[in-house]
Amino acid sequence: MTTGDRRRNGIREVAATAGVSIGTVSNVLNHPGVVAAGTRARVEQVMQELGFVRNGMARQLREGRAATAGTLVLDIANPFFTETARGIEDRLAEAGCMLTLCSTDQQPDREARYLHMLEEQGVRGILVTPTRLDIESLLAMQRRGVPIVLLDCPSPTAEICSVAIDDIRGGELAAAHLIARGHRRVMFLNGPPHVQQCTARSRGAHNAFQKAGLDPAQHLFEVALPRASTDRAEAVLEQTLALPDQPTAIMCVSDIVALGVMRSLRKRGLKVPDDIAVVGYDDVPFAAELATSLTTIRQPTYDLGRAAATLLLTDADPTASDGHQQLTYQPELIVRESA
Amino acid sequence: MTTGDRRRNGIREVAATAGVSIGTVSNVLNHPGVVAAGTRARVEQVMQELGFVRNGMARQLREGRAATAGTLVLDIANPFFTETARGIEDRLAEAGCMLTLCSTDQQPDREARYLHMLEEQGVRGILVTPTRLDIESLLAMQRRGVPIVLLDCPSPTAEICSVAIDDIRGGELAAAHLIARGHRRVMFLNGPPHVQQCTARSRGAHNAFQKAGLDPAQHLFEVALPRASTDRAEAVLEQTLALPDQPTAIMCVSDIVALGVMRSLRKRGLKVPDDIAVVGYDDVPFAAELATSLTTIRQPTYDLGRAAATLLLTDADPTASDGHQQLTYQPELIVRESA
DNA sequence: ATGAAAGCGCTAACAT
DNA sequence: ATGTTAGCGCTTTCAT
Repeated sequence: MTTGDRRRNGIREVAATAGVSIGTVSNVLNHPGVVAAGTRARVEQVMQELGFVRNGMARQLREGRAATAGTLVLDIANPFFTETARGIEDRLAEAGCMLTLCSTDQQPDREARYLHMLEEQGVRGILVTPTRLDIESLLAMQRRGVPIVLLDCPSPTAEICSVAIDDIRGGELAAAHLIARGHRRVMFLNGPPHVQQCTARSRGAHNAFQKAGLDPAQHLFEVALPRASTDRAEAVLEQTLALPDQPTAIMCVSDIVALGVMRSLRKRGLKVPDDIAVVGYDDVPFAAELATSLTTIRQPTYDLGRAAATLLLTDADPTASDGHQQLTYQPELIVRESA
Repeated sequence: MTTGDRRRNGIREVAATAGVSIGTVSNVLNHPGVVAAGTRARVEQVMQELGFVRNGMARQLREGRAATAGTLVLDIANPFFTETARGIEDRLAEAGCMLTLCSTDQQPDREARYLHMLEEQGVRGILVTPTRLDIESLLAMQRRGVPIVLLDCPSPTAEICSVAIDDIRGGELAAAHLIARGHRRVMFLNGPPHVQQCTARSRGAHNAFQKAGLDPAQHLFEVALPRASTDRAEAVLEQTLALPDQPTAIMCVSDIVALGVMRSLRKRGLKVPDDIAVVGYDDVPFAAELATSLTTIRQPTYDLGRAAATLLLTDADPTASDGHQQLTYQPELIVRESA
């Protein structure tokens, strides 16, 4: 056995050793001002000696809520969520809370399971990027007293908070940049249309052409990848480039896709941006590091997380106003070499 | 007010509504076999109707430990830890536990603060990548009943578990590959020597030459970057390549560094791997996606996490043996185009 | 300024 | 098979 005695000492032991009542020990902990200086010193001394550590579970049981907030993301391993998580964590820390992080892997059953576990834990609230937006069960949880904030997902109802990034605007920024550079034949290598972000970005691209007085139908054509991966992008481009009427610029739904595009272009001996311009989306860490650095759309991921946590915290605060805010953040164009 | 009634209903309300005692309700929850089928059905029915959610805090208070494990990493936003965290999370989920994730940012005070908060929460255990290995306070925590597992860090004492990756072997693999390819003048672009991983990898590289019957002093020379970043690597290489006696291969302490190397080589018009071979370390996601895909050393990050969590769980299990295992994982050479 | 006592919601031992 | 009861460790009235 490595550990000596089984049970940790609590305020009871401290009280006994210091020769005071547990109430006084509790006061030293929570209302030090009310305790006589001498007594306080003695009690603190004993706490030291006994290696006293407050039992948070007991405390929170009484308090009615845990010092923890839950976050459900699609996958921790995705850089987008990782930065966001960091923002959440930092904001929570300021409120003395910690972050319980859960990956749903887009599986509704995993999502439901985690949601339930978190509710049982009495978390301060839950930040969730929903897999398939089951707003009813989220609403039910919220009514049971668990504040909910939708993460990277605009809320479909005024009753639930949300933070999101304006994907329409992101698509517009990317397209507008290309238009400004004189491109009149742009290909948008998009992801599957059932993903909300993809359709929004496409809409944005259309808007950009319209605002420039150009007919999208003439100048913009879209190819939807079944899955937004490097390999798929490379393969699809292989075929597309064999056709006549090549685009002068390619707009990609993600940097990962842009990577496949750049590879494919290089194979064909086409130079970026001289022969074909490329714009990515996400500004992942390696975007700036590629042989030809990538022009792309940056999303305020860290701030998204901070804002979400702030919303959660105020929502969880009974003294605060009860409006359910819905925040939208703006993406930003990062111009580098590729376009 | 959005939420209707303040207090969630607990087993008391369920018992009253179902016309049974709270003991029976508890039995339905924890020992369903012992309850008469009819009663059980009725109770479950009532739970449904009342939207009963077990109070985990109360349960765990009684049980003595939370359904959560803590993990302290240097930075969630680092892909290495992100993958590891995923492994931890998945393993914990199998045991019905959740993961509280904390970034220390290498700051000892943040580390200490989180450690303390986690202990208060009564977590099942803590996985920690220490900032400056304060083994004493970790040991003290463990003696107080909180299982500790060192993450990506070999344990200096037999009393504490650890999981780590063999960096000596990693360095050896990289160097041996270059040697096998005929390289006899290898440059090792390393990180700062005060980082344990860097010195270990350097040692490994030396070993490789010795095993090949070659004198490291003759064939291997090392340049230490003050910080292992792309820009630094690029700058340093700029100077180094101006000197005579250029290496035929460059071994890098990380893929990030390798990126800077590749960039610099491209600027000078040198072809990889024909003019100079390059080996990275880490196998970050973009390694395979570069213009010239990167030969590198892969680390079993996900498995590292799983193993660490398993160690924690068995360590936390009072019925298990009390040996403190120290696991070392093996890195793997991934051969691609760059070498 | 300090002490005594109630109870947060649950589980498990014991009684029926 | 079901009910009763004693805590888990803490905070907080309410007395003193």
